Amino acid sequence: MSDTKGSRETSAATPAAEATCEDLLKLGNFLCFSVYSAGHAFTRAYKPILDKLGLTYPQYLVMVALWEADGQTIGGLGSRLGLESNTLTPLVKRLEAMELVSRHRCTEDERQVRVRLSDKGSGLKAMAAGIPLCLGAATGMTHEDARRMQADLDRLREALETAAPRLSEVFEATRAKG
Amino acid sequence: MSDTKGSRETSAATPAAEATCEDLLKLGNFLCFSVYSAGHAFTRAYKPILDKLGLTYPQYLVMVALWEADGQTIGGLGSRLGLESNTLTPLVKRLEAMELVSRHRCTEDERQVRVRLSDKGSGLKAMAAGIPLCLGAATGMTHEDARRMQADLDRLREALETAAPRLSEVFEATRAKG
DNA sequence: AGAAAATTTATCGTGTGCGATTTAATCGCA
DNA sequence: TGCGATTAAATCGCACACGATAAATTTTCT
Repeated sequence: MSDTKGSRETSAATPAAEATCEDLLKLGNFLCFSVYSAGHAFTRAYKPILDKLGLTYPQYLVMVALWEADGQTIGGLGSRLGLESNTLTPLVKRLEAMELVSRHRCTEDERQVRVRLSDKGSGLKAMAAGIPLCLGAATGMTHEDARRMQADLDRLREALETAAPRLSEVFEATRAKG
Repeated sequence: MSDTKGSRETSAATPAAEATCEDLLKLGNFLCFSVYSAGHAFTRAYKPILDKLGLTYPQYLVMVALWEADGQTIGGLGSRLGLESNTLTPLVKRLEAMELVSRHRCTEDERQVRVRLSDKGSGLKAMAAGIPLCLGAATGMTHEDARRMQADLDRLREALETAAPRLSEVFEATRAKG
């Protein structure tokens, strides 16, 4: 608010479309916050539907992964969902307590645990089949727009995962100059 | 993988661009999962940088909100960040324990608690100033693309928040038909 | 003025997420 | 063969996130 006129005076260095240094620390300009908030909005939108299946949102994602490919290991589910065993182990144990899945040590490699859908777990798929359409309608987006956003988000995730290991040094370098 | 040829046979009813019912329950087609994963990727990318400030990612967002407008109430921060007092109260108490903020009951309305930056908290802003540029570089996106994604995500969040209260009934209706 | 309703924050319990560590099994290599 | 390194789960502790609820204050209504 304070110096919007400044952008005119220094238009050669900072054209109108470019944010000032001050603007960069405004929450409204944070892409990460938009992702963060949209994620919460999804969780909240799913809640009333998933309550009817007795699932939390992460539990639902695990079930979707298993409906797509049954008998995955904890590690396999983890790499598919981007979660570690310290998150998945207790989550899957809760699914087991609900009798939706069973857990077995692999005979070939006893380090691994294979997660299998029970009849009850497989049966839940029919009830869940309508959820994507329901949520799709809720977003009010066309299928094409949704796909475009997905592609954008997946590219973003990929870029972040690639850059993450170096960010600590990049930040130090930025601080040294700034 | 099993029946990609099927889309040709039934092309009149389901053109190539439209997903089959089976495809709808594949994790790769879930916009919510792309948002969920991108959110985790941001948290992980921020981690090494925020460790140097001694902040978690949600704590950082609260600090950003306070740097933008100091002296907000718990409720004000909550509506800005989309969080409830049951999340913010302990989080802000941790910021207080780190001596980054102080908490005071409002004199005008003693129900409210105002959160003020300490000198240490205000000072941290200078160190945090380089983070957006650092993360911006990490995403590998142009400023325009980032803004477009932000607009898309904010529209999505808005649509989900609007639809959420009705989703339970919409789902029932969908199930009755499907 | 005074009781009922509404508002604001705080508290409690459950379920993620993840860093650090542990345990058990497998692999690699001398 | 055997022993150190690696890998897969599990465990533990801490910090969100949120539903349910409680406690204190203010507002509203009569």
